[in-house]
Amino acid sequence: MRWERKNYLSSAVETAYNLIGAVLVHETSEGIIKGKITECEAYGGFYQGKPDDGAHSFKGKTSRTQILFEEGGHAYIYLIYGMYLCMNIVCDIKGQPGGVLLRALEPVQGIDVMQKNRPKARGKLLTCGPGRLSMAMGIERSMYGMDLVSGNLYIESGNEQLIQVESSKRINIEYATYGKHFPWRFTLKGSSWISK
DNA sequence: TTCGCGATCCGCT
DNA sequence: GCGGATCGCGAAC
Repeated sequence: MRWERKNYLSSAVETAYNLIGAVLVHETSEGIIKGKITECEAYGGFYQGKPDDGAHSFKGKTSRTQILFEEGGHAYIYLIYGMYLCMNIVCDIKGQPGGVLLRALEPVQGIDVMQKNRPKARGKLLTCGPGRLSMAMGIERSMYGMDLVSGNLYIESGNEQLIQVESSKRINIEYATYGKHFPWRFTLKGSSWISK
């Protein structure tokens, strides 16, 4: 079942939790690529009264982050370290910025296409890590703002009911005074398809 | 207009 | 384990 708009309108934390075990789908000209989400991180909002100063939306709306302030169910894609793309799911209602960074996937379908997108990568290195999964899934900068409810990139339900989710601190946000302590990284218990 | 740096990855040691 | 690659964003000049 493909996710509808209402599935994306919860808070970033709730949506991130729900995304574990769900499947990211990209229908490309090379074929359909699917990966089960095994690791992601929530950004935006508050935790125990402290604002998330690790979120791109923290300093307000800018040309890059404007999509985070729109209704949930869009793609927030940005360039990191000058050469890699990070794929995020925009969530929450309009005016309430929230995003979920996808950090790792377990390949489900179209592994040959993923392999073609990442010729030198084997095993976990194919899809574990935000930059790696973006490359494997064929994510491009031009897909910024794409509507996941109607486009060829979307989320579909997996076996979320049968799994257990674990939480931990987010990766590489040491600069965030409050945010570095938030337990907003979610992982699929027992999975080996994790970036670290 | 300039400048510092990032929600990273990869190859070499 | 470490450092280089590489460039758009956003704040400051």
